[in-house]
Amino acid sequence: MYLLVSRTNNGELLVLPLGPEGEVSGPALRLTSRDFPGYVCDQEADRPRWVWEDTARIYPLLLKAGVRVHRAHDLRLCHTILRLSSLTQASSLARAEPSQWDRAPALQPDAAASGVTLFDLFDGDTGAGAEGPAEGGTDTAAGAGPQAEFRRQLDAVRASTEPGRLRLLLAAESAGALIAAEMQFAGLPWRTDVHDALLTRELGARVAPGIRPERLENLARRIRDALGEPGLNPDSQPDLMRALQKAGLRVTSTRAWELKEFTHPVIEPLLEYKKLSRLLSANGWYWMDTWIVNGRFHPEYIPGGVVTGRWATRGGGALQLPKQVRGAVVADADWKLVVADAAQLEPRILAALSGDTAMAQAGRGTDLYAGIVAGGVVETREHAKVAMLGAMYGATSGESGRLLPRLAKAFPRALALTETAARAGERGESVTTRLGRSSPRPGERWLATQAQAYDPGATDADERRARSQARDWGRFTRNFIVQGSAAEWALCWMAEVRRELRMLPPCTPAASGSEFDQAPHLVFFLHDEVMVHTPAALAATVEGIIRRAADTAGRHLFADFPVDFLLTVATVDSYAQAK
DNA sequence: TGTGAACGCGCG
DNA sequence: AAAGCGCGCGTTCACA
Repeated sequence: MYLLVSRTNNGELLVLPLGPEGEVSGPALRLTSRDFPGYVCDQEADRPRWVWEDTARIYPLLLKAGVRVHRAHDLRLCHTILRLSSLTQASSLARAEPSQWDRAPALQPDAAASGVTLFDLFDGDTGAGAEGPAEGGTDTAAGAGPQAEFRRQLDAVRASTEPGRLRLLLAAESAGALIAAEMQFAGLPWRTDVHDALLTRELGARVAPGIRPERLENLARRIRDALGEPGLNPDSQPDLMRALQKAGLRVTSTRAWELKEFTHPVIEPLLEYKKLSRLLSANGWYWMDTWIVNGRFHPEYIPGGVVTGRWATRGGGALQLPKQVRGAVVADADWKLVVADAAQLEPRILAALSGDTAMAQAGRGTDLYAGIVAGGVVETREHAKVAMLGAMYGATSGESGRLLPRLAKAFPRALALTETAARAGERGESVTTRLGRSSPRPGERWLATQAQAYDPGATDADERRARSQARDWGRFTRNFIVQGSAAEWALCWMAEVRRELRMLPPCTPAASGSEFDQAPHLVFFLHDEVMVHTPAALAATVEGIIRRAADTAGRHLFADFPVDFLLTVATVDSYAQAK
């Protein structure tokens, strides 16, 4: 059922079989790291759920040895969810003093550095079959070891008001951790020759670091000429700002969108310069040399890295790959990229969360924004979009603010949900996603500022500051509930895609090479978008899997509520060809 | 010489 | 066209 894995200080691995309630159900096993992958591979026949402290630290070992697992439970990620969830506030896990499980993980998934000890594994356990020290130790009587923690987590879920949702959330979060490790391992196919050609075309020939490529240098000269400032460094914002002012341009910043408002000979070359210098510094040759290894981009994904449950990444800016360079993401010969994105995901999530059947109806089988226009709510798709974003982000002014009342009239339930979430945040309360992830409470400073506004001696400035800060937090909680629930949908979607892909019959009779060189697999994830690298012959099958997975995810979160989750799917050779 | 804030811009 | 959510990262510059 469950196999609990932890590491010893000397790099060995301990495996403890556990039953449905986390109780010990068999003898413990000690394995060298060399024997571990083979053991895991054997056990996979029974589809156990592997329970371990941190997927990012253990799973890469298995992947290197060519072993993948089906199911896992990531204790660290699940602890974070249960600790904050409003659905488990009465549990001992949530009420305990902060422990090692609340500390941030070390930066690197370093194998030897953070092993738990034999003692950690058995500490606090009184179940049959356990051997090892039974008392003493550095932590509380409740037990700090992974088995004790796992039992607390199971207890917290069982006793919660929504155990089904939480179980789904923890499984999806853990599956996400597996996928993150697998995607980092497999890498995104990247053609450095294509990338280099693209850079050369845009910037000029490659030059040594610290020197401007030809096209950039030409633009810098044109900027200096247009401003009459021969010595100007266009990379220095203060200098640029001063020079623009001197030329009579009353700018308040050097942001591109503000510069666009002005008419002056410097504007055109300056905007071009900004675009190209950004390309050079963010995704230029230096980036390419640093991050592309053997034709693959291997960013480190961080599941749960964003408070809302979205993923973050570390290194290489993987979630910010500009459209400019996506042409370098190219499938291998005889392979394809299947790129799918969930169309208008967040509005659809909002419709389902709030049970707003009218809004769900607007998106039935069609672009949701187009559906809103068709329903006569607003005149154009752009208006529909800007109004929806305003509702979910908390816009108060501008075009978005003006359109909001019409949206509220057409979709009262959806808008009421976002308003309720915003009011809760303004009061300093937390809000909770569909599956049970709760927003953090505001910090000490926030509370102090609010308290100050209620002080009899409070000034107008105190009150203004408190009100403004309260609204800020309200916009955060307003968005949290939608963004967080959308992240849950996306995790379920991706987990389902992974599961189905693994059920495909192998295309070659095992043995030679890695699974990732032979079978379709996920290579990229971007909040509401997934990419699968697949042998060309299987591309149509993969498309079907991705589409079915979206429906499955929708049912997992919202059961029978009639909301569509439409996808845009493209089978392409290059990422640039997708949408 | 190292550190961090401010700025700006890429993505959803 | 530029308000309103969540991020990561590169550059410059002030300050320790």
